[in-house]
Amino acid sequence: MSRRAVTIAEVARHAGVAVSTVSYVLSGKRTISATTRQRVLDSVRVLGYHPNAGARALASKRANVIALVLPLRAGMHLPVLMQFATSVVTTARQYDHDVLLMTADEGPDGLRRVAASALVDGLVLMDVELDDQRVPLLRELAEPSVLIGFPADSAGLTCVDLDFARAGALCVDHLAELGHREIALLGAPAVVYERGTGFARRTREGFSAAVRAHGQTGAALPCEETFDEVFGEVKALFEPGSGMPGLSGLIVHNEAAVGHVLSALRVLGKRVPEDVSVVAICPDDVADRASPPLTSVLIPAGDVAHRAVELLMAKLDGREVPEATLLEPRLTVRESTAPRA
Amino acid sequence: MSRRAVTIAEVARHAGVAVSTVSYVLSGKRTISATTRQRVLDSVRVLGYHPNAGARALASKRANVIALVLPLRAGMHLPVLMQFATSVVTTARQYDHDVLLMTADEGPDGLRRVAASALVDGLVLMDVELDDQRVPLLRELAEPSVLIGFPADSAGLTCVDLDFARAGALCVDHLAELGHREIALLGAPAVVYERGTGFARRTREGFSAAVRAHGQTGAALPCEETFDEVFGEVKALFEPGSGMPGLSGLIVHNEAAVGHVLSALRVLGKRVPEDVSVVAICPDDVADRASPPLTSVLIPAGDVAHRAVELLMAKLDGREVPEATLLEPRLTVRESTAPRA
DNA sequence: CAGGATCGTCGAAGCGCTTCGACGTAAGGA
DNA sequence: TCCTTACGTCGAAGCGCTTCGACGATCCTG
Repeated sequence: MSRRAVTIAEVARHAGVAVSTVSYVLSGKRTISATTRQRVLDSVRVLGYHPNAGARALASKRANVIALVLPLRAGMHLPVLMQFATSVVTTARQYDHDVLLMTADEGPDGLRRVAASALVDGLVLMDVELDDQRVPLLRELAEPSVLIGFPADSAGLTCVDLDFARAGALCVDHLAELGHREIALLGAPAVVYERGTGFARRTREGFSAAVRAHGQTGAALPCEETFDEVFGEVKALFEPGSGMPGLSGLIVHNEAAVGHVLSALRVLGKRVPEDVSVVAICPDDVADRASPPLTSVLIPAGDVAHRAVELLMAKLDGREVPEATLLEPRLTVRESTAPRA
Repeated sequence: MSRRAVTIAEVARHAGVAVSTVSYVLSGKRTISATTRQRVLDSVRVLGYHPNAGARALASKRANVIALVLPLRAGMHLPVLMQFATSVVTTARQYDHDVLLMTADEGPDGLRRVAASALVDGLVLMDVELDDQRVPLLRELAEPSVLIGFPADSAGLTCVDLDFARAGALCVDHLAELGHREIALLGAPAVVYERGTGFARRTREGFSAAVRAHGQTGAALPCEETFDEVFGEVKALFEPGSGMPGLSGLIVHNEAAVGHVLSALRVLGKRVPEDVSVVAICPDDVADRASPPLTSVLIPAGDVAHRAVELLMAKLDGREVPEATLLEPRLTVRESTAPRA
């Protein structure tokens, strides 16, 4: 229970060298002869030495920890968040950093606290909103940060995200190639648009622009997440008088609703893809698990997270990084889309 | 950008007291006169002082950070994990601690690393498996830990979990009261049982025991997570010759499958709850969102996490804690269950 | 073969905080 | 009134590490 931790002094004594020599072996910041290095390394292993994180942070002014700030409200779907978080941790570990988990409900004060106390060297913030109150703080903070998503004014910040406008357009392009003339986008719940969440709007804009470019007819609608609401909405779309008598393509950008949409179509007797082609913007596993497996544009949570951490590490090293990074979406064709009958 | 951080020495100078006095004001470990205290507190506020975490950890031998270790494979469903993680963070903050996020893929070495380096004071591990390889390490670690879930041998450890056996039994009791005589449990995918994941097995055991106690007929089956597999399985259950000609109650302990099960029943023309009563073991939001809203036993991820952190804090304070904590499940009646026709 | 570079190592000075013992000073007991 | 006790505060000694400057020893270069 109470074994005292091994210190660098004990390693030095065991190896017959100075404390500073051990430090230099471990950090590689000065050249050390191969024989000495080996002796030190052996002592480290034999004694089971682990440098004390606090002492290291104090002396070096680097904690080797980054903060990951989760959104308070789940604008993004929970599983994506999770995938995101694990990817941040994994990537950070590759750079020999650990991850401190924070929730957004501590607000700006929480960020200031961890930054000012030197608990963390930098920050990754997820799911930033358009008029995020933490953004001004980030600008004045000494510690570098990377945002997932784009606030209204992203000048001077480093932001990463999937290119949702392209994602929306990609879906439209795919349906256009298959000959669909009237298509609809079922997006996030209405409240998400009202909140000004960037990704939802950008998808819709990409959708609208592409529809116009192809000369199609298109409607972009919010989409709630209970079966009954989804059913009602889908039913209305196909009703005569909906304004889209020839509707044959559906784009669903709402993970929680995608299952409900398929259920609704089944109940309405619409076959996928014979009667209606469906494209989803969602993680691959959701698309794979659906029936039929959905043609989809992947939300590459892992890649976004990976890139975000890489950018943060670059900033920590004092390197210059681009302000905006948009990840190219990729469309995977599965069994839910087909040429228009 | 490069404002140096305020140190305790500057606060002391500003307030006209010794460094140690500031420290005692902040920690409350010695009595300080009200006037001095106020003067120091004012200086702290004026200067915007935040104690350096590394220095504090080094001097006090307490990092005020706990580790949260996520499972590598998502045995538990992702949204629950997420809910869990946020609850751990929130609770830890109430005790003035932060949370270091780790994934299980670093394995035992990762735990040893953060513990030996004094990065964290204690550990919370999620989704522990029956023969978890990290368990022996935890026993010999100086740092206290709390596990979510039970390994095969939990002696000497502190474990918390929902009482899944009771949860399974509760579902059966409810169906029994409604007069259902033949019922089935659709559980986790087969691979989860093979892996020896505790919660899946314990639910099944609770189910079986209760079925026996009520003199019902019951079948416990694994359940995959794609629509087609679920559909096949549900269809088979209702087929003549399945051995359950009077099947009228279904218990679903699989968040990913619960939507598919309802879809399947719709397609098979089975009405819920008129023809079949369905009880789910899942978070409330999933049950609420289903159509019809599902009678369910809640997985109180937040409560479990909260309790886990409380136990860890108690151990950090040197208090004794019970080895096993089982949280009582709660069944909420919604619209998916009804008396047998 | 002398002079300057270069290499490998050491010693010591912090980093910012907590905590221990000590030292007045004011309050309580005899 | 004198001695004890408690209270409030201070100074200094670390905590374990990194990093700077220094110093022999070895290596070239002319």
